[in-house]
Amino acid sequence: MNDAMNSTSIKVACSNCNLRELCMPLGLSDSEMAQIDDVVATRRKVARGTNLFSHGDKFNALFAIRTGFFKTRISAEDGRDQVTGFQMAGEIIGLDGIVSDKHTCDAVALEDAEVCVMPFDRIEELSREITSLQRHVHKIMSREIVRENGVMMLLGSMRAEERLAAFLLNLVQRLHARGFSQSELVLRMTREEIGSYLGLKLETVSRTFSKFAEDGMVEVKQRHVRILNADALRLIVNSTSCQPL
Amino acid sequence: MNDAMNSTSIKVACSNCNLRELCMPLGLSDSEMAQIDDVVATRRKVARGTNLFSHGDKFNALFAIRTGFFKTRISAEDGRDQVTGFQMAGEIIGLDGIVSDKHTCDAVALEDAEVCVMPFDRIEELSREITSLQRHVHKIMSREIVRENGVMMLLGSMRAEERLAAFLLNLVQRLHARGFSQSELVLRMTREEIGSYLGLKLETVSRTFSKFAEDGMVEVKQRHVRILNADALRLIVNSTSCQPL
DNA sequence: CGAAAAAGTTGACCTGAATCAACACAACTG
DNA sequence: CAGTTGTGTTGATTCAGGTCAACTTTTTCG
Repeated sequence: MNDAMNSTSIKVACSNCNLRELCMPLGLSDSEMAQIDDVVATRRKVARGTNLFSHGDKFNALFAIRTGFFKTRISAEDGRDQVTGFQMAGEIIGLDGIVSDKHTCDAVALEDAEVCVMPFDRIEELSREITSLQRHVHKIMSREIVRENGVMMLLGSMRAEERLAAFLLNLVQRLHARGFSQSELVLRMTREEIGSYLGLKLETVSRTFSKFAEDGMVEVKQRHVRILNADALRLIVNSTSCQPL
Repeated sequence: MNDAMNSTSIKVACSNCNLRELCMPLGLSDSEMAQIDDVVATRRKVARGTNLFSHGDKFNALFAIRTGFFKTRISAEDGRDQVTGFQMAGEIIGLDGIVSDKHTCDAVALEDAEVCVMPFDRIEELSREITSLQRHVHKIMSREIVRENGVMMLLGSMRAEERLAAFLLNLVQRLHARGFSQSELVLRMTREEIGSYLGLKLETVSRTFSKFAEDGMVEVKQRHVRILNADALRLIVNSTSCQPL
């Protein structure tokens, strides 16, 4: 058996990929589609626990996640690190590398994964010709900026319960957009990783899960989470505590 | 006298702007430069305390700051808001609007300011022709993503002193790149705005300034700050507390 | 399969920053 | 220029979340 999970390269096409509407612009002509198939030249498998790219690596390509689940993280000199996001099928990672031609974070597979490798100069080349692709690339980057704005809000001005509620709602929402349940999810990350993302300690994450379960809002069995009362979670997120009358 | 500070439009050119190397790519030919002059069609004055754009506004253009100082902030439904950044001359704002064609944050002038208005479809058009401009736009967006990653680290895993030290060092570094002093700066924002950005309350910001002053690292007179020991601040940021031996 | 390691939970206690409150000072304004 | 408002400082107290510790459950791997 072949257990070399890394760097396996397979020639593939976007045109018949069921994630196309997540990665790529809509309404392309056949010839444009063919050109784009050409950009997404290869796929690459990434074994659980290994890095798709690491801090300091030369930036060459963006990656579209086909299957699997990633975290991105940055590390300070003193060893502390911060999870900056969790990414799932159809999402694009690697944008951090463009500015300085080197990646500034690590992308770690939280389960065996497969990504489409999109060499960035090919993307730039093609987006000079296909207007909708150009616009699409800009939107993907802008979306990431807006997402991070939201995380800043979360980290800067929410309390532990609000953070975890927002996190859960965001996860199911994204999973639901991919055809999964609106109310049930399997966490692919540890309590510690959730905590790092949310600016909390793992004990606090665990305790907050327990509190939500006690209050009947969720059912938590290890990494299996069932959301029993999404409205209650939403209420926690955007109207915690005392509003005037 | 004319005190209508908003929407004043003046025809101008990048080609003889002293901030060019901050906003624009280097090494353009004369004809490319002329085309870019054409993109940056107008300038707009923004009076202190007013918004360059607001949450919900239609997105049309990016703005290059010529003079003045801005903050960007997002607001939750319940009124809480979060400062997501402070921007100074040579920096570009408005990137948040690309993804959904509407701005998702407010950009507020903290002092009378002037910006160059760069209609985004003109930018896209021209960056299909001028490769270095295309690359430049991508870098600006990537740089913003990386900056926000840093803020996430700050908010997610640093203590109050580390946050304020990092903030001060970042500010002087950017000011220094613009020809100002390496050690002296005037804060254009209130303690509350600093606190919002750093995920702290204004009292904590004030106390931490006082502590830094007591320790002889800075001299603080209102909004005038003089950095007396930058190394000490750096030490606080990236090796706070106990490292082994 | 069974031992060891990793992940998760829960309790007791502590602490850094928030909160509440009083006051000082600067900057506008009529 | 006196009064008001916005901004900043400092002290006393509280509390959310961190820390430390004990323990359970699950996963990994020889």
